[in-house]
Amino acid sequence: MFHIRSMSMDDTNSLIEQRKAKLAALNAKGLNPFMNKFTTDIECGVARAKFEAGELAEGAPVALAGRITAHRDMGKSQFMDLKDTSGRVQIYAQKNALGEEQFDIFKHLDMGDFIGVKGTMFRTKTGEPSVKVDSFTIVGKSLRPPPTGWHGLADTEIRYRQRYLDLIASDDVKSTFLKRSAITHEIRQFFHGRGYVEVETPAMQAIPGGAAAAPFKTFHNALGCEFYLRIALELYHKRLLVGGINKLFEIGKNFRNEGLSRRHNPEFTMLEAYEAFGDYATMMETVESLIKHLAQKVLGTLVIDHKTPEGQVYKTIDLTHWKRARYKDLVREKVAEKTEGKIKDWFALTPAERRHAAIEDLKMEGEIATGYEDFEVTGAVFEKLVEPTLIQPTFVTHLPKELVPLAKLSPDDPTTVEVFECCINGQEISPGYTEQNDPIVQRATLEHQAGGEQQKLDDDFLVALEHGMPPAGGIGIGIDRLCMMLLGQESIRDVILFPQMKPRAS
RNA sequence: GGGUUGGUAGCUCAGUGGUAGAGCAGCGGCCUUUUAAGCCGUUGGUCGUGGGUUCAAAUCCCACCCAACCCA
Repeated sequence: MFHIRSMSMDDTNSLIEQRKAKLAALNAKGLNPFMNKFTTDIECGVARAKFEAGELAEGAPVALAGRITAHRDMGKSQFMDLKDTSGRVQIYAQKNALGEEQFDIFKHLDMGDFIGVKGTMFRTKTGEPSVKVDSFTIVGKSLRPPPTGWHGLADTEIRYRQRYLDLIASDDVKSTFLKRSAITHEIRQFFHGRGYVEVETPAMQAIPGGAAAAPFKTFHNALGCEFYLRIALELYHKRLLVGGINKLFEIGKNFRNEGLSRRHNPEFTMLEAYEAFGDYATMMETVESLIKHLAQKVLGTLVIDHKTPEGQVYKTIDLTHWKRARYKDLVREKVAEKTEGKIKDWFALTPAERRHAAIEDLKMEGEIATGYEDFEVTGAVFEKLVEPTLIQPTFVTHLPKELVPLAKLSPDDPTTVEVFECCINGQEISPGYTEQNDPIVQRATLEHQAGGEQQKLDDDFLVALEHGMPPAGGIGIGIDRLCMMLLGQESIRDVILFPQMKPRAS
């Protein structure tokens, strides 16, 4: 009944048609290989591990289900690998045990089919923990051939567009995403442990605030007005501080209308956390403790190796030591180094000299837009020359006040703000502030930033501040970049299940 | 936006103007403890898309689509 040879030439030309023919043959036998339910009592990988550990005895009955990922046909005995989230286990079927008809169906199962199996644990003579199949049911037939091969999928486009195939083909990829899930779980554990409340705030906002970035625009039909997808969580969190929720955090998507790159995805996951009566120093401690907690819980170590696919370590990040350095000192040092001592003190130059030096001496013509203000020129130097060198955890402090309109001035240097940028792996992982809670100062700063465009000013937020906001420390952590650092991935696309792609032309 | 590289069988890849290839997968056969099983036989192709050059194009030319990397 399963012989495909008798089919027409057209049909044999397609692996999909072959599988559909098998499906039809099963249907003709009155079998439906798409079940509503199959009750299991153990997972594949767990059954294997427990048998190895002696927690499941020889002959112990099991009911398990999974996807067929390998088939070794020995004639009257058949071996298959069955896989689920927990791992794989070998199953073994004999013609005598199953009977002619069932055995014939078993033998013609396809790679990728989901089956449910009832049987008993045993060890083959090569020592492999296995399940001897007493009975089986096809619970989800696969009509398309799965990707095969032992080095995972090579086609990056298919890997990202059809991530499920990537997950099937590569245990490493699956492991990366399971760890990402563990990371967000542990973030919640960490904050709950410190008495923080998890909140949810609007992703659709009339005025997208809290950061300087181009937003996505959308339209609400019933209200007849435009909304923007949020570019930050901040302004709603501060409203909650006003409302008396003193320790809060949110893990949510932000959307920024910018290009895609190894480090940028237009929608990305942000963690923001605020603690009333704390300041930026409080939050430095929080960031350091959080990231150490994550590394320890998820990776079991504070020393993280980044490896090539061949297993060669090319970068090691040591989370046991956290440096602190002032923004100006880092820039001054790096400029002196790059110009071989020609410019000893970047900040002794005039703004015009700095612009000139950035273009001529630091060869950053492309990065310095003509409209840049002085602090932006220095900012570009920091981003281009300093940030990529900060591989080991570093808190950069005393940022120029112009860079951060939502933070409070440093009492010891009023040209700077009480802000840190935590850089690891050559990227900014987390900024943290002593949050501005003076409504008069905040209104002035935001009005200046809005540049007279009243529609960009979130007056609701300023009214909230006027009701009184406790002093607070706040942080934001880009979860995607954090995952890149912790999981040793150099592309943001390898820590996002479905990275943004241009739609395929049909 | 610019540059580079790539897109050929289900998967991984060869193929630089002259009949479209290999390994694995698939299908058929043998084999009742295999594990990237083995052995024998065998099917399978809009060569990213659309134009052009040529007796002849996967290959040369032009445009476009998609992706990766680098730069902006």
